[in-house]
Amino acid sequence: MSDYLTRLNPEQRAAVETVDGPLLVLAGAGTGKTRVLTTRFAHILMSRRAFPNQVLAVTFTNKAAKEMRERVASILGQPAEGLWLGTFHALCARMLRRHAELVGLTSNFTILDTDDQMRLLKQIMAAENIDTKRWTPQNLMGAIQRWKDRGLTPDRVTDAEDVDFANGRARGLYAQYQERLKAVNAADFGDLLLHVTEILRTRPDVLANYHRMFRYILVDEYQDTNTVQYLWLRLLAQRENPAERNICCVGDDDQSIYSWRGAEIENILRFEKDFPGATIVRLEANYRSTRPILGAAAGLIAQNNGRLGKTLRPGRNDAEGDPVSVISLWDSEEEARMVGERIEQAQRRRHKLSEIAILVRTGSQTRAFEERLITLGIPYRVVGGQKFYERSEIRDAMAYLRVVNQPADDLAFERIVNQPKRGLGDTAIRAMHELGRREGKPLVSAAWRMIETGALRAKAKQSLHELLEGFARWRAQLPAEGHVVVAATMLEESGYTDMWKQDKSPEAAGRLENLKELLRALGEFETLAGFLEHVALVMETDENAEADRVSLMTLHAAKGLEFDMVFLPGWEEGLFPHQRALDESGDKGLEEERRLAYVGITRARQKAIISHAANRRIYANWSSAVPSRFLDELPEEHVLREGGAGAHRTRMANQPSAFAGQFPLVSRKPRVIEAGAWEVAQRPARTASMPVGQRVFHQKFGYGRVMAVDDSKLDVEFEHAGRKRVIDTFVEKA
DNA sequence: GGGAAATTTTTTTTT
DNA sequence: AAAATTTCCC
Repeated sequence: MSDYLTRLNPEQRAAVETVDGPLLVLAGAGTGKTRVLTTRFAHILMSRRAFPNQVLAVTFTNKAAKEMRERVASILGQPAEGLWLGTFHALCARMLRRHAELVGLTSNFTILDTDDQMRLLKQIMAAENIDTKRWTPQNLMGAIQRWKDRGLTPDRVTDAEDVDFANGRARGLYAQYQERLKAVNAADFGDLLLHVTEILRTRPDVLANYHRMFRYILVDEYQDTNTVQYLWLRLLAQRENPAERNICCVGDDDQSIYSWRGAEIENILRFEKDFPGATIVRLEANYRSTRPILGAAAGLIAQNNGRLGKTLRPGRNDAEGDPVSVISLWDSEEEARMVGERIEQAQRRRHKLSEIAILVRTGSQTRAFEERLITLGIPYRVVGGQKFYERSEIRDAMAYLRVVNQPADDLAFERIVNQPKRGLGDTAIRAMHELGRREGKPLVSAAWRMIETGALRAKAKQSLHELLEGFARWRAQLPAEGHVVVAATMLEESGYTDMWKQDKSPEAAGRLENLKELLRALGEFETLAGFLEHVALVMETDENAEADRVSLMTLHAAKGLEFDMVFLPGWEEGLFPHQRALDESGDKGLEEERRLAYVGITRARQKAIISHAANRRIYANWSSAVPSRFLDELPEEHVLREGGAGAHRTRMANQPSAFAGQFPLVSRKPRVIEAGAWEVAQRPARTASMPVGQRVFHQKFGYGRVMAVDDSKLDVEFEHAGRKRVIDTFVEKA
């Protein structure tokens, strides 16, 4: 028997060996989901059921795609090339380049970044005289994205799916936006899927081609598919002969955390209806975490309704371990200190930093931990965050490259035409647009014409002329010099690097470094077009992943990863579960937040440390924070509640010490933050609103007077701490 | 048109 | 508190 099969448990083997017919694998966290997918992929190839290019394998993230590629290669013992393996978007981009003309594009179409999209929408809205104070471009962008997520081209948006925007004009604006995209030969992210799905459903010949080609389909993280992705998959999988519907979807309804991006948990729940006779395999043996971690996670997720129902059981018999720690702290700074100390402790015990992660709910939380880790000299890496290719200097440089690659890329040209300053402001650019539209030519042509017509001031005219000649020259140099040399020359000659060299701001040096890094990255690609495609779809650089560093990232970014020791800070009402999730999606939102908590806990192999702070700084002000309801939902037998430094802080509260000078701590009713405190702490019961003018007392700020009331939030002028915004349930009448 | 100054917003999660 | 955006003035 093949060696790679013997390393699987019976459930996993069933999932790998059931190659024919539809298969749904419900794989709990840490049950070897990736191993099953990759082994299955390899098994299909090794058993000669299909050639490598006859298997379609879809993932959600580039990280997952990369990992799958590597693991398949390692089982096969050779590089896995020519595979249709990638994210939905990457695969669709590849397909769309083959059939671009069917939706009115050419195969070298540009993939827009979000800046470009916004700029385009703003232009359209301005032309339509829409009040952008009341109806923001962001709102419209969101609506368009949601439509695209559901596979709705403008003509398919029905009244029922319309949104309240600018007196019902959203659909029309959407149609215009799509027209403009076509005119500049561009597709946004959503279009990649939307266009391909549209092609597949209107062109049976094209679809039949793909049916012939893809004999096996593998889908990772199926619970996160949105409607258009679902339609795309269904079109490709629903072959005429039901016996040939070889689609295998792997997912976990308990880890569905992307509904805000249009993911429909329904997709996984109705798999059996879409594919009658589907086999369902459950993977429930967890090989990752200790018994208390699994117990805590299970207790939490059990609070959700409408689950497909899986029970994780420890797959290892040595899975005993420490209980999950729940630590209560005074404020977010103390929380960061606690995490830092524990990491130092672990470091002293020779734990690898790369096996430690801090997982936060929102990106903004990373900062406090970064500062602490820097102070302590602990190396760390922030995963995700502000991405390299989203930095403005990188996007500018990319825009230069895009114009070289495709002169008709209006959006790129517009971005850099006055960057560095060339004396071309709003008026000039608007005139350029006007001219271009009238003649049906790209902006670059319009710019040439404007130089001839003399509609510009001398200075602007000259510098624009230089830029245009520059582009012609750089483009001509491309074949002989290569894209790296041309890119470097271009950034020099256009004055772009000079602009940053002369910039006195502290970030300027870093930006110049980033530009060098960009040139280095560019060198790793054979062609300029290849590089641009990569950046548009991958958006990240994979640098020094091997170094021994603590990982710092959002819970979303952590999905699919695992660490020995995981910190889960900020478990407070409003932050986690996040207020916006509750406000916008109610119970559904709460359940998704709970799944996110479940994802967080199950990332840990050995030790999970959950914490919450009683006070947290929001924007510039301190606010009180109630412990998250999720803390109550953790089963007591798997949890150790610790007071953290709260106890010692309380003892000092009688003497003005820790916060002396900042906030004189008036200890009228010292609140002990320690084990058990969350049981006493009230939820924000809707009773407390205070009248304006009421004198109040607050634990952290002392005495003050209510100046304004906004629902549950009060603006209070404190006697010592100044004006703060606090939640009404955290002050009492004085 | 460009820069400085004043004002407003920011913090949900991402391919 | 910092960043982004708008307004103001030359």
